[in-house]
Amino acid sequence: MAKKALVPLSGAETEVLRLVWEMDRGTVQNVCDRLPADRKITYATVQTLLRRLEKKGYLRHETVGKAHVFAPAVKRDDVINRAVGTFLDKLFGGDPVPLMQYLARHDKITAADVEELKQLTAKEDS
Amino acid sequence: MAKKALVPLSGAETEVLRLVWEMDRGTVQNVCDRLPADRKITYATVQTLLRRLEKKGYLRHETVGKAHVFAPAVKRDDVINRAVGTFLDKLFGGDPVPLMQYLARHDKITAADVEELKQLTAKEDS
DNA sequence: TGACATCTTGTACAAATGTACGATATAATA
DNA sequence: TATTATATCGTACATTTGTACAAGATGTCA
Repeated sequence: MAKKALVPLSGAETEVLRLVWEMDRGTVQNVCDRLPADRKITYATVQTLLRRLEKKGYLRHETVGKAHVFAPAVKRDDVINRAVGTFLDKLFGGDPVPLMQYLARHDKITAADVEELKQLTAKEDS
Repeated sequence: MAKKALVPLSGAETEVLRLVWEMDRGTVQNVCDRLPADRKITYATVQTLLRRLEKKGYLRHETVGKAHVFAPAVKRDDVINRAVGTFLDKLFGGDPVPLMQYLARHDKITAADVEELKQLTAKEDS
């Protein structure tokens, strides 16, 4: 059963999809409410993005009252997989190590974070 | 001197910029030669992308013979900074830790990689 | 039940993106 | 010095993306 190739996500779409994930499900209004304060975008725009996400197959909706409640239609992990993969390819030719190093070098992650990762990788590598 | 806000890079642009970095400098032809075999794109297209990268300020060129030799005009690290930042914002709300965990969990990085990172973060955190 | 608030639907539209052709200029070569 | 191979330049064009308005549908409350 080939996982049906996910159609590409645009930047704005990704933003909105993430907010839906955060809530697990939600209406246009719900998403608007969770937009970062500096993200000036109208209700109508959020709505369009949700519609497009649904058309692209990332979301599905059910109608509750008069509103649409959107929920994920594909596993978040699959989406992230694709997104990270694409990102790594374009910027680092697919090699994740430079990204890690970059994050470390720029204080994006702490020694504590790395310790945690160590546990993870140790488990997986066994 | 405020670092002049880098204009956004598109996906295809990022790809070829990375190839220029790889060679440090190069002509349209050079970039074409380094395209992955499965990346079917014409000389003309690569040329357009290089032109756009120059217009956006990421590259500059000098003419050697009849060809343009393109070279980076901004620090690679700055570009990566912006790119990673944007990526993290859109997909993870700015938090890098989930990305690291993802990479670890999906065998994108090994325990050895993490060990290396440990050195890096240890240095920076002191 | 009627007015009001709130949703969805249909549609729009400029800018960015991906991709590339044709014409012209120029270095190299026979 | 013609011819040829190789570049750039100007331009094009269908899609995708970001952003949003206006009109019509519908739930809610006085």
